[in-house]
Amino acid sequence: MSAQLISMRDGRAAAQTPASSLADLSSLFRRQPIEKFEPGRAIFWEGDEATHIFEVTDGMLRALRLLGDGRRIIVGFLRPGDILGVSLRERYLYSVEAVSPVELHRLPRRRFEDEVARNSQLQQQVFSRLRDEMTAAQDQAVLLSRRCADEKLANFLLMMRNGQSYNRTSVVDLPMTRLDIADYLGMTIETVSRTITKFANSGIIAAPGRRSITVLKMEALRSLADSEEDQHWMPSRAPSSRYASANA
Amino acid sequence: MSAQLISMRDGRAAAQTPASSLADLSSLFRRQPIEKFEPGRAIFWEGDEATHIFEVTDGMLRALRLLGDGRRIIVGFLRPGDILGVSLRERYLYSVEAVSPVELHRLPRRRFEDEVARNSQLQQQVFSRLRDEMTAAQDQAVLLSRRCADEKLANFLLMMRNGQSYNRTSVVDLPMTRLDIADYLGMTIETVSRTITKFANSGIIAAPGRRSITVLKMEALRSLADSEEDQHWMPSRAPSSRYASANA
DNA sequence: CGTTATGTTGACATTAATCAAGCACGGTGG
DNA sequence: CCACCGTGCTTGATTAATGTCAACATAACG
Repeated sequence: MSAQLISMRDGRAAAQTPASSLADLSSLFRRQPIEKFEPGRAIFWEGDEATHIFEVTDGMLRALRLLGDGRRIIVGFLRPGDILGVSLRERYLYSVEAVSPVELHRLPRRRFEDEVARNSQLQQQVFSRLRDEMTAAQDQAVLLSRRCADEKLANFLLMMRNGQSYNRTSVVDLPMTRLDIADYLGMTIETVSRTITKFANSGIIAAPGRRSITVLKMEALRSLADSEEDQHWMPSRAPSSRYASANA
Repeated sequence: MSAQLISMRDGRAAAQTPASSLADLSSLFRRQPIEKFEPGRAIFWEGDEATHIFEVTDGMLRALRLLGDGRRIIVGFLRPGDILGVSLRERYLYSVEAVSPVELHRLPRRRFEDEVARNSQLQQQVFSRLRDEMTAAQDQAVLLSRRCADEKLANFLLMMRNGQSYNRTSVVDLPMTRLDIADYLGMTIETVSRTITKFANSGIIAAPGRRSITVLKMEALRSLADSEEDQHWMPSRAPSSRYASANA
């Protein structure tokens, strides 16, 4: 995308150049003090006036919405590097709470918007972030559409592994509770638990502690996850079975 | 949001002013010829290089992704006024097909981006669109998380009604097939059909033809849809039952 | 007016939710 | 250091819901 056409200095180097030529979004947050949140604490609430933007520097958070009858839907997990609130309107449309101990920088929304408005590089980055959020939201929709628990869980594990900082490892940290996972995947804690046990019994994963699992048979996990969805393959122009389409 | 702070002339009036002061996104598309698509025809495919942006002026479309095993997931329906492709990256991340006969304008992506880059009003509007898309994607995730078929369907009907051009009516057009609805809600055509029948039997709706339903008891439908989700109420600071949180 | 696509309905199988114990780890205090 | 909670997690038995398979009805189309 076009952001790549602009040669960008990488962050630190630009630290002492005038504000109008700062190279990346993170530098906007860097001067703000670090705020810490204990597990379970809320950063903001769904419906609150959207006054600030945040950059996560450490820990994991959950974004969630509450339904009328008390049910809870987790719309995403956030990690270091994520920026929180770029997609907001007048009010936050979900609550955000710390899952593990969290550190983040806070920036008044107004100031964020001013800075972005006067720097086109930053604008490109904000666009890019929005697109990322979009993609994530859509991926969750795809995840939730999956029929069986195995598929959902397998995809979830792969997703968590890919986000891991020490990538390529087969060890996956799961700082969130089973309830968090359940509310993210649209199933119950019991089913989450049973499915993990099932995977462990079939030797696909090992679950030493409850907050971490090890992938033993990556290929088996991938095929459970339904092969597709990770890599972008060219669409098959011969849609199978029931989807007869009117394309030449 | 900030776009509203800028006083905007409404479209047509700006037609003959220089390009740099065009007031809204639609005017970018207005000079392009109208293209027509018959039901079932694809506008573009998931994975195709993203070369164009589209504005829908008539008809309904579906945006969909195909999974490895042939399953299909509809990630959204598009109506007149919607712009198609603002959230794209290098490649389209879903296919788009006409549901009913469709008319739209096409604009090369490069040109779209150039125009937007040089006009901050347009930029605001693009941001706004992206946020809308985000919200829609997240709403779908919420919809898919709902447990029972009744809830999903009720919400779907309300959603379709709200998008209707002749709003406030209790007649809801459903130009898409049952299969489309099923793939959007993550259920089977049989369940969709049964649920509609059930609603009709309980007098909540009437279903004269298969492509339109009439809401007879709006309140009943709303309560099936689970009260919440439409209006933005202040979050209850007393989360019910199992979600003990560390806020206080 | 026959043929096909789409939608409805029924019988049945399968899956995950629910209800209910019990286990295990982490923390606290004796 | 160990006994005792409490929370979060696991496991089991049962139920309710939706998916599946199959037949049929209806509308759409030539």
